[in-house]
Amino acid sequence: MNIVFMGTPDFAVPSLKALVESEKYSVSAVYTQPDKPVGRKRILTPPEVKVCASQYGIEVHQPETFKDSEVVERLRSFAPDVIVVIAYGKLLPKTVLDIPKYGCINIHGSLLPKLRGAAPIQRSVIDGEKETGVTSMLMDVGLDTGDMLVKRSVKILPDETAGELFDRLAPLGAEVLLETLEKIENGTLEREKQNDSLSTYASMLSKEEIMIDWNLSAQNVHNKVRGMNPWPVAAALFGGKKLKIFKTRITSQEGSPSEVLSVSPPVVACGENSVELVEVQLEGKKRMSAADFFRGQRINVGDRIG
RNA sequence: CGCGGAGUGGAGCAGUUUGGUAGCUCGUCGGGCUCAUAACCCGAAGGUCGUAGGUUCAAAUCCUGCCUCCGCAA
Repeated sequence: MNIVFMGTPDFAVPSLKALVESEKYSVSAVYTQPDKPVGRKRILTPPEVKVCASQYGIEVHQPETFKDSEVVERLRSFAPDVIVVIAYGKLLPKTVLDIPKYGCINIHGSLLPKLRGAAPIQRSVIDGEKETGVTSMLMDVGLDTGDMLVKRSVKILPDETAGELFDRLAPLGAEVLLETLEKIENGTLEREKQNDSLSTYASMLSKEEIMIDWNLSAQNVHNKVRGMNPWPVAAALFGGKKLKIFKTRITSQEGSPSEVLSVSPPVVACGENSVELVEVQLEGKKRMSAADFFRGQRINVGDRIG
């Protein structure tokens, strides 16, 4: 089966590898986002998928848009049986969706129709979900609205970060992909329509929502910290500077929200219960254990964070 | 040349403005107290202050170059 692969970040890499290393499929081209300047020095950096594809010697294309007919014609020239799309980062127009014989298959990191959109994995953690998963679907012109094909669920652990969940879902995505393709070949694929009335939307995370509201319950604060790790990282204000909070633990002490209840271990009160700060980083400083941070900053019980 | 912060015993920091004895909270090691302890008391080890030059009687501190780490912005 002739496949064109579209994807961008590391979430898509296990799936690409699975396809390339399988005897049954040939990946004739990989589409990914253009290289982008990253970091303080604005170094032009290729997406993870490009790096992976290059290692396998697969042809890589990085079009800005599919509105250009030349781009579409080149894609058509690969004559794909199926286009596999995983965290590509662009919506595909109908002219593209219609190219492959079996359509475009998308692997999405949630149990659809819940959490459609850009950041399903992070949102599942932030929302405090106990369970999430991976769903494959036959793409249509909407945003993650296509018919569902194969679905696999996993439990979200109480202290798991979005990054850790990513690492578990990425390989699962590869499994779901292979199972979906196999069913296409066998003709045993079943399509299930999404119930739109049950759908929710997982909007992209932004740095504008990283500040912690200590009036929320400790559980909600903890969920936010987990869901925003490793990016963009939840934060609070300390001495006018931003204090990133990477890791917390829920504790049962009570107090006025944002008040420091204990220095060793470092505990901050929330609207309900409190959280122990485990790992933090102040602007311009290194990432360190919260205990070290409290020591160096001479923080005392009764002080306020954020 | 996008903006900014920081490099000081093992960890996190103060000291730099106004050059002149290496400081704080911990950790480590030894001893004590205790039924016991991450608690408490006593004592000790451990630092060429990122690096290379310069100014000076004297530099962690002032000046210059370089290296490294980090926040923002993209």
